[in-house]
Amino acid sequence: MAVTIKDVAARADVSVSTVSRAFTMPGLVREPTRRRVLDIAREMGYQPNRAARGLVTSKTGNIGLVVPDLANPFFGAVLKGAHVRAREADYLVFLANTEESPRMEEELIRAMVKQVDGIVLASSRMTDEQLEQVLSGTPTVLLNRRVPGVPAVLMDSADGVRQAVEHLAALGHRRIAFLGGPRTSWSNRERRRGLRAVTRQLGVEAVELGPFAPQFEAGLQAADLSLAADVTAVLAFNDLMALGVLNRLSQRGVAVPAELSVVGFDNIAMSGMTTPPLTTVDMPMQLSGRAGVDLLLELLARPVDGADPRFQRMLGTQLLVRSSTAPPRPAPVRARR
Amino acid sequence: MAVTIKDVAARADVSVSTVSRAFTMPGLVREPTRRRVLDIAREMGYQPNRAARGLVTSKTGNIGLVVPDLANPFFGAVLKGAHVRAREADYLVFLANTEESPRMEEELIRAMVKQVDGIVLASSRMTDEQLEQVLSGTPTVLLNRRVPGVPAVLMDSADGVRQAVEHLAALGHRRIAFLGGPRTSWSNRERRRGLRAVTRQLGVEAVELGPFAPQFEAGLQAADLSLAADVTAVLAFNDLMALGVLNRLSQRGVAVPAELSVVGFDNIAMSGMTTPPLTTVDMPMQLSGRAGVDLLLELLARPVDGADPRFQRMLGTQLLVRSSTAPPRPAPVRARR
DNA sequence: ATGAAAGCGCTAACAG
DNA sequence: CTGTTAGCGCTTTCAT
Repeated sequence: MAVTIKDVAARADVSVSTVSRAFTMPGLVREPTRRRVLDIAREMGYQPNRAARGLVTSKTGNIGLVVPDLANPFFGAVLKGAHVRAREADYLVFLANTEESPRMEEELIRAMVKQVDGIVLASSRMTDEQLEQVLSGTPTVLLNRRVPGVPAVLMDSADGVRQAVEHLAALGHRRIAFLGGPRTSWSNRERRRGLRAVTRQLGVEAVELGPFAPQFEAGLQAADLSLAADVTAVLAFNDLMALGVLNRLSQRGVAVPAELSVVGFDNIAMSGMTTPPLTTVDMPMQLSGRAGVDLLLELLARPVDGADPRFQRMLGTQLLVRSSTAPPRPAPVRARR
Repeated sequence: MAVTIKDVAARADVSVSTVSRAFTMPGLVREPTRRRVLDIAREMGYQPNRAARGLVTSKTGNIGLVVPDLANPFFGAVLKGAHVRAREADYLVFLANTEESPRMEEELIRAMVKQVDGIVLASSRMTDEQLEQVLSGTPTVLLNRRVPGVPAVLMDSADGVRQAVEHLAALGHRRIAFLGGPRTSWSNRERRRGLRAVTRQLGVEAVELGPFAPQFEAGLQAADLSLAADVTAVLAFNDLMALGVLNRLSQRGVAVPAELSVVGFDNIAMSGMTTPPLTTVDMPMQLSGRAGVDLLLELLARPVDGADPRFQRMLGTQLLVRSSTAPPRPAPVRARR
């Protein structure tokens, strides 16, 4: 048995309430008493039992983090950002991996809801209705998912697509393939929305392929489809797919970027980690995790008003140009002076 | 306030103990009563409060998972394996990211020790003494770290090195560079041990470079050192470094594997994800997470005997040969018939 | 400023 | 088989 508040009280010759107050309401305890209690507590290695405290305060000091797939480096980064922010506020975090399954998701949320003050839910696979039901009563922040009235942190995928397409158009590309991700993904819908807007505006032709699983293997398949589609550039749903495309193209002896330019999404394949380096839309993954927890903490502190627009945060994305993109062949010869 | 055991008891017109028993000791409740209670409980959406339960049973139903860096995909995989196993036993998991800092590590462990039944600690950066002190009294399983008397799941790095070197030797390589990882890393010590044994046995010459940070950037630097060291093959501490090496070599126009063969470690750069594909020692990361939790659960179930050799588990590793290795140039011309 | 007492939700003897 | 009681470690009235 560890050392309890009772032990400290006995040793300091005060009541348990005084010890409790010394920790949680220092103002209510006379200076010398407080010092003595705190000293003794430290000396004895006393750590308040948060579970017991939670029982009476109904604040656990924990938050829950739910992600679809821990093996995906994207979510590792999100977790990292979230955890750092949680620690800053002295929160501990519960982790839940749903294996992309809505049922798991629901089960896990139910299991941990009693032990957390709030939940950050990344890329949920549940329907809006399921979500609202499971989460009713628990402060929640959604990551990359928009549900009316639910606080969320979103990444501006549509703008990322705009940047990528503008880049390609500036290079002279006029026909671009888009390799779509899962149909249920909010991000994917956003990207397609952005794609349609920008291609219309720039007079560029977009060929929408897919949907594909957002994985390396799907990229292999998508590469062949892209070649057959007679485009000069490919914009993939994420880096994993883009890597697959690159791999398949090199297999088929197609030169990148001379014969086909490739753009990824999310910057998982960080600078230089691939050969050749991949032009990609950088998603602020770590930041999104941090922002999610940040928002949740605000929610926990203030009276909740889910409809308040301040509770919908949009994070910017940024195109990182590397050597996997270039003007299409034949290069547009444009005298410079 | 959520629905409590009291509410269920009232609604079912039984005492709270009966409700409690219906859940935890079904044998002690008469069949019809039990059914009625359970039905009503489900109907009311009752979920036992684990924290309250833990207060009296001193079993929380939670385990803690501590890793040095969530952004490293290696640990993502470990987490995944661990979480899956934990869920099978109906445990919830607390997550701690230590940012490679021993101080953080200690602080986090202290913070969550009261809310968990045991801890799985991956690649700890603490000293043996710190570890023993912080963890005394808490069932713990170490991952990739050996401390006398503490249960652990280890990966057979030494054997991985053996396989890699035998592979290279069979191809005809006689002088191989080893790019070392952090000096404090148990894995690194194991690899060097394996290296020395196998090179002596095979009459191969090993050039030990480093220590390096286990990152992509260090690989860039290590590539130059390797070229200067006049070796025909390089064995890197991990895939991240190996990727850096590949990148730098291509920058300097050195052909892989014709002029230099490269072998990674840990299979983070999964099949085909790099160009060219990387020969690597596959570490069972996901499995190690699962095995860690598995061992911990055993510890929680039985009387603890840390010295028992059954509580030290070694997982095998396996060399995956891909096109980044080949015979050194000039190729050993060996008439085949 | 401090102590005594009640109670958070639950389980575990102890009676019946 | 079921109900009553005590108490896990802590905070929070309510007194003093």
